[in-house]
Amino acid sequence: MYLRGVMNQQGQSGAAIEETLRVVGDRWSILLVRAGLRGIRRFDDFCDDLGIARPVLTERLRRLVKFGIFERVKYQDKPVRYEYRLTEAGLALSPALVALVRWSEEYSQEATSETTLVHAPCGTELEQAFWCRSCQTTFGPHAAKGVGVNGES
Amino acid sequence: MYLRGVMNQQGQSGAAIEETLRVVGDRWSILLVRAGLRGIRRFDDFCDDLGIARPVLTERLRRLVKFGIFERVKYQDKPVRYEYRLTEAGLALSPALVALVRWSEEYSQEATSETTLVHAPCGTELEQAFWCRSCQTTFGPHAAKGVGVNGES
DNA sequence: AGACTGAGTTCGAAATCCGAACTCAGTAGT
DNA sequence: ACTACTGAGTTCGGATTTCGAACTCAGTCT
Repeated sequence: MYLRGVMNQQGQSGAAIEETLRVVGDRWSILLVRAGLRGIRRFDDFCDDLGIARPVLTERLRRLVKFGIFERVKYQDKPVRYEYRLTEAGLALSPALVALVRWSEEYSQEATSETTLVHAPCGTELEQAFWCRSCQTTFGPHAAKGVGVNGES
Repeated sequence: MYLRGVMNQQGQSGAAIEETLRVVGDRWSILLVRAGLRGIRRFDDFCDDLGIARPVLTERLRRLVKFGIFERVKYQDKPVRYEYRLTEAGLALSPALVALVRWSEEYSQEATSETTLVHAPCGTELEQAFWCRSCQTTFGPHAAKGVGVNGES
């Protein structure tokens, strides 16, 4: 398994991820997505939950909406109120989020060694992996180390 | 498949990922890791490759070293020179990086639809997935949507 | 001697971040 | 009809970060 087509900026590839990190690459955005996955939708709830400053929250949500990660939905009329919901694209960030959470739990100082992802039917802790559709094999996460071999965590 | 044990700050869990994002959650750190995976090691090369400002690069590398993601290694003596290499922990960030790259290629405006990860033996583009060791099944990335079912991308 | 290399540092200007207090429309209680 | 409260923001000034451009410093090359 190897990385391909990921070059620097004069090679002009990697533009996509650079743009992405300009949107999502800050202290709060990923945390907002995580909160969204936990079911948080309202301005004040994001605020209380993350301890983010209000003006920053305003700006961040606006940006995430603009990039299609959240959508701003009116949920009541009389006093007009909006809430923020993850879009399809926002949900699709969950693998990245999960990868980060797992990394955090393994390598961060403040790791609490909690299990984060569980396979509902059997209750087993899940591994994150790569999967080759053709070969029907699963690979462990040592992506860039060289070759990945069959079914190793 | 479901998320468990990921709570807010008064619930005092999630501290690990908050710390992690305080280290890695900025516009550059992930890009530095990506550069590291591509084999870049020297200060000036990081600089040219990413177009990052030198003072920021200095500070960022110092922080990443402090958190064990890069290590600063002397590679020559006469004029003493150091380079930066990814540690084990740094390499372990690759799943997160890959998840972000894939997301970028699918959802970012500037997506170039290049293939990024390839299975060396057969040349097939790889999927990112979850894997249950007990059940020996692979899941698609709709982590938070509810239940993941067998072998779906 | 003079130019070059690599890994930084120093500088001042510009953009971001922060908490605390304020706004504004509507609702609920008395 | 007065008061308090709710939810989604905005305004403010001060502190922190970010930036590009230019500089440093040890050693090497020609």
